[in-house]
Amino acid sequence: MRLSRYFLPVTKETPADAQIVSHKLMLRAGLIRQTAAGIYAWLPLGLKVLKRIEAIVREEQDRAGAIELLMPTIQAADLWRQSGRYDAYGPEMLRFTDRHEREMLYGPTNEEVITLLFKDGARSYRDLPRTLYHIQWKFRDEVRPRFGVMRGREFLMKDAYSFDLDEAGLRKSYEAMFVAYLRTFARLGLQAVPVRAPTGPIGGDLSHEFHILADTGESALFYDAAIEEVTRDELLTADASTITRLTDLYAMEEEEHAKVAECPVPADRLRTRRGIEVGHIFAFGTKYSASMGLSIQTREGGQVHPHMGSYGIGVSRLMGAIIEASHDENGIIWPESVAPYRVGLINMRADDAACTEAADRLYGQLREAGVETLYDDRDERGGAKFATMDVIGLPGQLIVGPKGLEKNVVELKNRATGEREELSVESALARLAG
RNA sequence: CGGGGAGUAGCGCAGCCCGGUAGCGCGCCUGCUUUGGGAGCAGGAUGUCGCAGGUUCGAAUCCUGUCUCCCCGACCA
Repeated sequence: MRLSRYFLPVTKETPADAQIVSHKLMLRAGLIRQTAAGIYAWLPLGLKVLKRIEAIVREEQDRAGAIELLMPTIQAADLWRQSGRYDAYGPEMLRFTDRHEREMLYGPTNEEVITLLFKDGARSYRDLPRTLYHIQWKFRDEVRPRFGVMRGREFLMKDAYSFDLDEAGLRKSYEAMFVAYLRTFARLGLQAVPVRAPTGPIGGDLSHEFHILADTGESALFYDAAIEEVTRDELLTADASTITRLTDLYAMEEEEHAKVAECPVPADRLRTRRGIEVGHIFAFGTKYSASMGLSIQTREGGQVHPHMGSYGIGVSRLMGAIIEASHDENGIIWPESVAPYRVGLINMRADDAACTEAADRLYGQLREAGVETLYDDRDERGGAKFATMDVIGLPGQLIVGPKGLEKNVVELKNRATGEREELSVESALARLAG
């Protein structure tokens, strides 16, 4: 993409409304714009990152055997009356009526809809176990939206729902999602801490939250330092034993920690940090299958209410969490897995015919090699271009200028480390394409 | 929902107390000079002062109402 033809409103100054670094940088880097309290438009560069995060979440869900579908954002109030949650949910649910005075709502979650769909589509024990998921916009009318996309009212969420014949099956489905979550966060370049959670309004008995460590997190965590020692490779190859190991390690939110009579972690190993909740999984049993009248015929000919679980990941919130975890004073530092472009190509002298010809040619070669490139072909000063590239945080910056061309080299800068090296065009291409 | 604050150019803000020609910085446009880390000079464009009503010869400024946004607390991916 040529920057001269893109839509990327990067700013030097920070809008006054933004408080935390990820919100400031998302605005400065031209990723999002606010349109109402807690509601954001995703600008082209931000949308690109959102889709890359979404893709990783999707790949890991698919890998775990979950099946993707798409449920609507608008739901009928009657459906929620069946589960008994219409009155229970409270003002966080956005309710309205259509032209026929039918009561509707903008879905804050999808247990009711998925249960109904499953009831319609599954009859026998042969149809189980199944885990279904979708990635869809949700609306929760938060009392106080804040921190940009971290606590928006409208947000993109992956929610999965598992259906099993019995408790033991549910445990297996829960574990499969647990593994998927560990892999997902590791691939996003994040260190996630699984925390045993109280179950809250969704109900049920077994539940874990996944928190990204960051000073601006909304939850205070207490946990065993050994959790931080689990390596990325271990997480990427996680299995049931990894889960056992992790969940045996102490980790609690402050509120729960305060209730613990005696902390099992020795003081020198107890860490306290703040965390951003990016995922939450629940095993809640037959709550919805019973209230919504979902039953399945068993092998023996009887009927059972499937044991269900639900599994959420805040996809849009993850973008904020990644930035909180990965930035410096100059801007965002995207992990390669979610960077909107692999490299920013800088033409140092757009007014210089030879330099522009060299940069244009390199841009064509990068595209041919399949390297996603944002090409700053504008006639601006070098400093402005570097500043733009730094704030938007592309992993690599490829610099083409008269100085290098004299020596027949281009310069490749690593955004994360700041290291710069001179390379021939061929080796730069090989490096980036590899 | 309780407590606090703010709406003036695209962004950041001053002006309001004490009514009288709407300003500054950044950004934007034009020209020239520049060009390896957010350039310099010269010129230029941009506002229903959140909205409605009132007071007044005259309202960004005073009064009333209203909408919106932000911050602090209780809730959540």
